[in-house]
Amino acid sequence: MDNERAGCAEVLWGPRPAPRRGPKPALSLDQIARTGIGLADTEGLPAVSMQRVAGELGFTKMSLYRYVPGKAELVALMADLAMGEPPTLDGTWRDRLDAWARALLPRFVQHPWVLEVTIGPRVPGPNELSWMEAAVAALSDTDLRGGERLDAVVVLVGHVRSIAQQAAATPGDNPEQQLGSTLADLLRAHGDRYPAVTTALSDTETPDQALDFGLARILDGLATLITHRTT
Amino acid sequence: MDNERAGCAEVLWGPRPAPRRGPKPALSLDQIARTGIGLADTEGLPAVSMQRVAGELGFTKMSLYRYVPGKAELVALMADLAMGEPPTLDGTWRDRLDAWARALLPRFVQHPWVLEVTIGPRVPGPNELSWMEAAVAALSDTDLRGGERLDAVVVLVGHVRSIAQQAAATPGDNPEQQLGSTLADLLRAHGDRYPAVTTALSDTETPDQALDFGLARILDGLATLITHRTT
DNA sequence: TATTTCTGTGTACGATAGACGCAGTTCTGC
DNA sequence: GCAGAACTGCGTCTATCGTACACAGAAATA
Repeated sequence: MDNERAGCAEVLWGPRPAPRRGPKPALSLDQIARTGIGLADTEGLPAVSMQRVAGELGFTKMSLYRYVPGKAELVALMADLAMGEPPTLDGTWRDRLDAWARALLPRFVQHPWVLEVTIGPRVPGPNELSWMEAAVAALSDTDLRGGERLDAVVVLVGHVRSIAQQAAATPGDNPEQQLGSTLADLLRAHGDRYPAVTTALSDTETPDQALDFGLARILDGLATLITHRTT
Repeated sequence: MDNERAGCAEVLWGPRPAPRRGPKPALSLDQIARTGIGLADTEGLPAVSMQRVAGELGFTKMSLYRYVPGKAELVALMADLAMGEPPTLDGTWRDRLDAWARALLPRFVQHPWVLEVTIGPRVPGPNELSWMEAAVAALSDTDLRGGERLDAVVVLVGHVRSIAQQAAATPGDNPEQQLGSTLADLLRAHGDRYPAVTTALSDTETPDQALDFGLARILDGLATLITHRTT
């Protein structure tokens, strides 16, 4: 049942006592996870199989199970490692949250598979909690209640995820923007049913502009609440 | 390569010409997709296999391939069908977007697997586009540019998705709130590294409150832009 | 009635995650 | 120094997955 949760928690958080007897382990959790990250970055998440990861390292797949209880735990480890540590922030709460969101986006863009993996109930890893901590701490100076601070961070991360997702959908450097043309074809065929979307899509924007727009709106909304409460 | 995209587009949008000869089809796309939806709702997305879906209908798995080119297309069909049609909205742009977001949330909550499926580049279905259309149309009265309207909708849907995800993580009626206790255990053990999160988590909120908070902030932020621009 | 077309099905293949046991290696206690 | 314990990596096996392919039967057309 929740053995997976326990396994994730143990692999992500648990201290791994160095074994006293037996051969020295030829691999390490870090090494395995980074191999999986490289594989997922270059060839996509489906390419990450025990076979491929082990093969990339020059070992058999079963050897990986000496380090990781299962694939789910490996993926969780990969995701937390790929997120890295949050940057140090300073300035007003608004400056800090702005910088936080702008630092978070490239992580998701460079590792798009993290979006697919970090949905649904799961055990957060140390790095994921560090990102959360940094954002919540940015609101320490405000009069927001604890739950409100968490909610504010949820709004921010939701927006960053949306932008990262949309950035992954528009292949940018790919000259034959497939989805764009597919959507364009769709609207050309059924555009009469979606007039507002059709006209709105006429002026295109870059993902950067989309990030800026939502970020400014969210921070504006937070600002109105914060200033109205302190007065 | 993009055969999957073409297959998705055809299944989601294409007109299915009735066959002229041969036996009458015993199944229908709708029937198959609804069976998959029921399976995913009750037993989760991994339970949705060709075998299970076909078995649930009393047929063999290969018979499904007479209706659907592959599993990816079936899942895309399930997702669009599970979203349903958006409600009709009226009132100010703010009323409309508020109602829109509150109508969207239960769809994601009732079908949490839709969140997992609708990430990354994909072909939108008719219902998904209808939801988009309804939200963009709600901003028709404003002076926002087309791209800005789309960006605003992106922020909203991002927030709703976040809340739905967090609602799925807190099993509510499940008395032994697993993730809550797991996170609590984690913070009890490593709370010194995450002081802000620890204190913020002391007062708990319901997902409804979280939705309200973010929604109010986002709409406030939009309001400031809209009113400042019209003046 | 002969032919064409479409249906559902059976078989087969490759790839997946993982359980289990075994041989070899290294440290510990005597 | 040496027996045993502990640990590693590996080979084998199973169950399940998606799906390619060929085939028998049914229905509509010629």
